[in-house]
Amino acid sequence: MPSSTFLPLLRELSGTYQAFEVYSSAHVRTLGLTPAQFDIVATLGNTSGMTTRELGEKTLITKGTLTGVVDRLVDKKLVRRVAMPSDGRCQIVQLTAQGEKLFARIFPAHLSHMERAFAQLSQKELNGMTEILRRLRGILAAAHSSKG
Amino acid sequence: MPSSTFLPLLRELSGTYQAFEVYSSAHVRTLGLTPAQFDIVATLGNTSGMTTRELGEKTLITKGTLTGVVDRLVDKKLVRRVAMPSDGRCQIVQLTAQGEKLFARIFPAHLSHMERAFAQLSQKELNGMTEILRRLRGILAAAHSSKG
DNA sequence: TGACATTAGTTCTAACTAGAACTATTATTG
DNA sequence: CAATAATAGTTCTAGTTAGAACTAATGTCA
Repeated sequence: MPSSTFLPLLRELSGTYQAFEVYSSAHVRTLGLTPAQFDIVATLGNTSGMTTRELGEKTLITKGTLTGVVDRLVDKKLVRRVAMPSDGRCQIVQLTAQGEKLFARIFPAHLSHMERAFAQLSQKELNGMTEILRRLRGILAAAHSSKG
Repeated sequence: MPSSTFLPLLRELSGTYQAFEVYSSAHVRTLGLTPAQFDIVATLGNTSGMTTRELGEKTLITKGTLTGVVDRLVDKKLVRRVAMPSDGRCQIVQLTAQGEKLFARIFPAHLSHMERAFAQLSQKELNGMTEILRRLRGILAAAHSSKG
């Protein structure tokens, strides 16, 4: 018999993430972007741009996916790719003026949308939850890198 | 200025779920199924089947997606659709004999793979984490249904 | 019973997704 | 310096994803 029952934890993790996605992405779509596109714009906001690799690390989007998402943002003229002189393999992705304008408009709006959900939680509670998740994440990442 | 900073919590929630997905799905793929397909097989295991609607509720897969996932499992002869006499709209999805055999083989294997990650956590800790997530989930679900 | 609403599932579309194979460039090292 | 390895991105493929529009069947209610 199992020494522990972790299935409820996994179910709850999936369910919680799903609830976040549903709440967040429904709003993001009303702003005219897909969740992945919003993620990119939000990550590039208030920066001078970053490589595709960095962008992938921050947004947790894998590079194969990222090419397509950035392509669509380029089509929308929200983002631009700039070659890096010092390293011919890299490209800097950065917001265009239009992208910055969009960021300035929708990022605060989305933040305040999300904030409504957390109104009832104190900063202390938020910090506690964050710590718990960080620990769980560490456990899963360690298990993966140890080649389970 | 914001009354609370919940962004780290959301980042950690995404990161933790992502770490779970990476660890879990890498193993699931070695068993010959996609994560979504495994989810369906695992949910149907040890049951006499259920409607597509129930299956969607349990796996958190929306109905439009579910049609395709079940289609592929039918192609693989792991699952079967049975009409429901009492309600012409419903269909029961259930494992075939081959599906049950697969379930019996891979479900315990995946469970033990996942268990490795949680070896260092006591049941009490697992329960605590589960409770935190349940609370967070409730908050997000409430925010969504109150039409944020 | 007939109009209307609800529900279960499918279909369609646009997009995301991971992973693997590939190209081009840079780093390493014998 | 040349062979080799590593890295950044793209491309390709099969699959998942949500949402909206659709069909068919059931429920509701006047």
